[in-house]
Formats: sequence, structure tokens, C-alpha cells
Amino acid sequence: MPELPEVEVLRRHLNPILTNKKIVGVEVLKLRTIRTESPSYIQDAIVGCTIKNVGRKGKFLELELVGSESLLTLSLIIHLGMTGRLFLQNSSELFPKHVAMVFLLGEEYLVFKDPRSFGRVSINNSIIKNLGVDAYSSDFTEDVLASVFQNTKQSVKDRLMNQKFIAGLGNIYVCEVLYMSRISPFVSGSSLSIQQVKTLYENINSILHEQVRFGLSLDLDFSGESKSDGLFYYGSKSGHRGQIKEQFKIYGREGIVCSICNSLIQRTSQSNRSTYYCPKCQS
DNA sequence: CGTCATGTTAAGGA
DNA sequence: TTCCTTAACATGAC
Repeated sequence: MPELPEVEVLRRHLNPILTNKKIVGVEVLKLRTIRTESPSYIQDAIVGCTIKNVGRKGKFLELELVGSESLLTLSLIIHLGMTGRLFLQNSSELFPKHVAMVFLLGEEYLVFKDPRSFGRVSINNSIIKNLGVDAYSSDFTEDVLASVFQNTKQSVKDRLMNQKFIAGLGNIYVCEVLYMSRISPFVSGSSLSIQQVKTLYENINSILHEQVRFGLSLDLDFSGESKSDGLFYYGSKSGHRGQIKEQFKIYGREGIVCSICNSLIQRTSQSNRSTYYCPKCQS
């Protein structure tokens, strides 16, 4: 459930549900999910802590925890990777397949399911220290965006996807934003005009706000895997489980005519990721 | 069988 | 050193 808008929608759903809940146990089913930290290290640190807030930076969720003596605070950082999902289920229900980690909250379990295991959980917040400015925050200004493109031969697309510079944009929304801005994904960052940077900035803001608003407008249900939240099942043409599916203007639309100029939308590869673009509008 | 998938990052090259 | 590119990770859908 990967890019910034999806994580933000999830955060807003989880925050009221998780706030003031106490973590009474932790189970690690996939060691890969915690990488170098051992299960006992995580357990010792967070069991007994209470969740005070669910925050976010870029695509990372940050659960702010406070210890039982109310002195110690720490962050439980969760990245959903490509296929990660977080939901609550009742302690009496069976775990689904591919559960990576479970946080016991008394009667309820916060389940982290992650089939591809690209996600990550950590209590070392240095992993979010290297992130650039969050694209959805007030710190993200036109000047910040302009500085991202200075002195680089790297393509506009690769720069926008690099979390070190701007945190939150991924493959889908970078394709969308470049198409909206009529900018070629292949040109170098430093070749952009001031006007192009301005257009890009406005489109990044508008698409992120639009997608968060769209996600929040859906009546999603985060209490239990069986009900599923219905959102963020891209990649499935039938619309996975017959649920609501986000619509994109360019992403995943290879071979379909561009609604602006009637050219065929193309797909190619950039840094091992698919780039969808209109060869005429974005030349 | 083969190709593709919302992401990150270690390792290698220039 | 820095900046950039590539391959790898693991599983499912089509």
C-alpha cells in the first residue's frame, strides 16, 4: 500500500484506533521484517509501552510510544514496502497467510501482513533521518523542489523518486505528476525551467491532496483482513475483490490513447522501474 | 513457461 | 571522496 497518499490515509484511520492502546506482546513471524534487530530486542523495548500517536514521514509510519513510567519515549517505525498491510483483527481469528509481525493489544491484534517481505519494522529512528522533505508537509516549498534539481544529470523522474530529496513520491505518482506537467521523465533535473518547476510543484501538491481526499472519502474498514480495505489493489485489471480502484491518467495505460493528443501512451524502463508517458505531450 | 508489480539498498563503477 | 546505476530481495497475478 505504498505511496504517500495511501500511507497517509492509513495513518488517519489508525491514529484514533491505536491511540492510548497498550502493546502487551509482539510476535515476529518473518525475521527479514526486522532486519538486524533481534525479536527479543524489539520485544524488550516496546512491550508495556502505550501508543500515543501515529505519525508519518514519507512512506514511513511512525508509532510514537511511551513507556509505563511515562519517561521513556520511542518510535516504532513501519514501512509497508510493496505489499505490506496493517489491520486490526480479533485475537480469536486465525492469522492469514504471509503475516510478518503481530502486535498484541489485548483483545485485538495489530497485524502486519507482507507477502513479498519488502516491508520493514524498526525502533531505530535513524532510518528516517536520511529522508528528504515530506512532500505533503508545509516544509515542502517551491524553493525546496528547485534545489532538488540543481546540479544533477539525473533524470527528473529518478530525482523525484529518490527519498533522500523528497519523501513520499513513488513510481505511480511521479508518472502522473510528470504527465500532468507535460514534462518528459527523461530530461535531466537541471534542465528544467523555473516555470516547469513551478508547474511541477503545483501538480505535486494538487495530486497528493486529491488522492488523500479520495482515500478518506471511501468508507474503508481497517478492522480485519477478511473485510479488506478495498483500496490500493492496483495491478489487478479486474479490480481486486471487486472493490474500488484508483484511476490514473497515465500509469498502467500503455497502448491507450492520450486523452489530450490522441498519441499512444508508451511504457519503457528507467532505473528498473516502468515509466509511462505520452511521447507527444511530454517531449 | 515468462513478464510484471505501489520500494529500498548494498555493491560496483565512473 | 561523491554521484550514479544495477541487481537483488520474495511472492503472486496474469
